[in-house]
Amino acid sequence: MDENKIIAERRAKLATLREQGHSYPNHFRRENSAADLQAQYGEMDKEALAEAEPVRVKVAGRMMLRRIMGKASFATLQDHTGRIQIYVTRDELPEGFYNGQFKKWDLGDIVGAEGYLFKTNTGELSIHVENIELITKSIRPLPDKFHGLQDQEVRYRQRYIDLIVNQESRETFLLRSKIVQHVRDFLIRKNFMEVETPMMHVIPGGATAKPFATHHNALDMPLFLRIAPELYLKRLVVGGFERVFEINRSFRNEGLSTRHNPEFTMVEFYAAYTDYHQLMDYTEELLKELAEMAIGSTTVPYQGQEFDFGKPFARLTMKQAIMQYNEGVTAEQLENFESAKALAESLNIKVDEGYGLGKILTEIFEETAEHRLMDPTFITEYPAEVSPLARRNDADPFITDRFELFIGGRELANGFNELNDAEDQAERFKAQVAAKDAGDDEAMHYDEDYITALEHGMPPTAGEGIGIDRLVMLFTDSASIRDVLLFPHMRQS
RNA sequence: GGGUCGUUAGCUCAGCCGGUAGAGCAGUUGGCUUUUAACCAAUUGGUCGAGCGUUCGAAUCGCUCACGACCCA
Repeated sequence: MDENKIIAERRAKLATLREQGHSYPNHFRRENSAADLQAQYGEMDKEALAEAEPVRVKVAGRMMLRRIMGKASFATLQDHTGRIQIYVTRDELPEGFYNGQFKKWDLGDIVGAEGYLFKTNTGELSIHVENIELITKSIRPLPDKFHGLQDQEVRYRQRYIDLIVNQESRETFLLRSKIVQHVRDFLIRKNFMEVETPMMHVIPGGATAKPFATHHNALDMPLFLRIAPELYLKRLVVGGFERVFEINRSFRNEGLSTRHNPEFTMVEFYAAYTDYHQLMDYTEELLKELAEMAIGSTTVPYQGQEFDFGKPFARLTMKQAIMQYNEGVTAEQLENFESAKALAESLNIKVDEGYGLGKILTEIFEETAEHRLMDPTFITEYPAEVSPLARRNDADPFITDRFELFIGGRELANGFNELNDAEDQAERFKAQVAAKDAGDDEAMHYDEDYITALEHGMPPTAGEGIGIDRLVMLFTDSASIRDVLLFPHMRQS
């Protein structure tokens, strides 16, 4: 990158500072944060503050604004909690410091200041500075102090600049942290135990998706970045950790979009001796808590729409949802292969060679109903054909005891009673391998060790995954997954 | 993968019926001891995303490419 004039000038200032002994010092210990001061003294009126015992404070932060008025100046410092204004006068600093040092500093420099609190004529809480020093010199200029940084590409690629100047961005990631924390607290409150399982798998499993491949040099073997933690978490249930969860990254080798990043965060949790109805109840409870925490309301605004989290979440079977959004379609039509196939084709859905009735129904659902499910809605009775890891329904083996949760037309969670019949699971893996051999590169591998684990006996278990990124998008009203990832994946520039 | 739009000073943006680039902020210099997007005056700063083409002449028109945004599959 070219050294432009602004950077050259700042480098020159830094060189002078070095000659004077500046060495990016680390001795300044702040004692107050901007937000604490605003909270504690922001409401006091000017006179009360002036008459009371002086409140001595010590703050540090990046200088974001400065207004020099001859022999006195105001500047705005920003720390990790917010902003506080400081008031600096020539005559209260050492001889020559105001003109020789302070006035030569730049916006973006990190400054430490000490003094006493007062309120300006316009009522802004400020620090009357008695000591001030430059802690860290910045040699690159900040974006426009008023407009901030608008360029999406730079916001993603140089997130640190975005975070310095765009408060909305800081708030999004602050809320993301709180959401993750709340999910973790919720599960711990429900007596789950947090675990970490491998991210590098010999056999990628637990989802139907293309994996990233890598290689272990010392062992000279291929490895795959995990596409889901599911099979390892269930091995833990076999091992006797009956309630476990993991919040971490999975990786899928697919295209990029406003809803997809190659690495994304899920929470997966598994509980023995429960079923998917219990998980739906947990999920509803958790999401209502999150709405209350994040929005402070049961009405969640998203991209100009509003989703109602206040009422009980709707629960529909997949067939009911199809009928609801396809006028005139009857239950009978959805019960046999030929009529379902005809319906799919009338909807311009491509029906591939290997599709069974279950896959066709799922395609019809995804094409016609999914994107219309605005308020939180659980869809149940997923066909076994599209649910290779889920337990079959006792009354109807065509379907599994499974649900997905949709909000704003998007899938947010997926849960089901786990298949703990090792022989059934082995058969389903074989079907997946057949599909893979037939050209479906997203189909699953046969995981022999997982079958062995199930053969030792896994108690009846229900498990669920919730997409954290999508959850954060929802509660921060973000249009793109990139807005909720600190460092989203970008093409090489 | 397809379509639409965008890429001009460090930042935010004009300029796009072709005639050799402008504003505000930031920077520099001067003024100003309660300002707050401080203000006033002066001033520096650009391979106009990259390449090729059309033209006497291209930021502007055409093509290709890169990157991004949005929509679609």
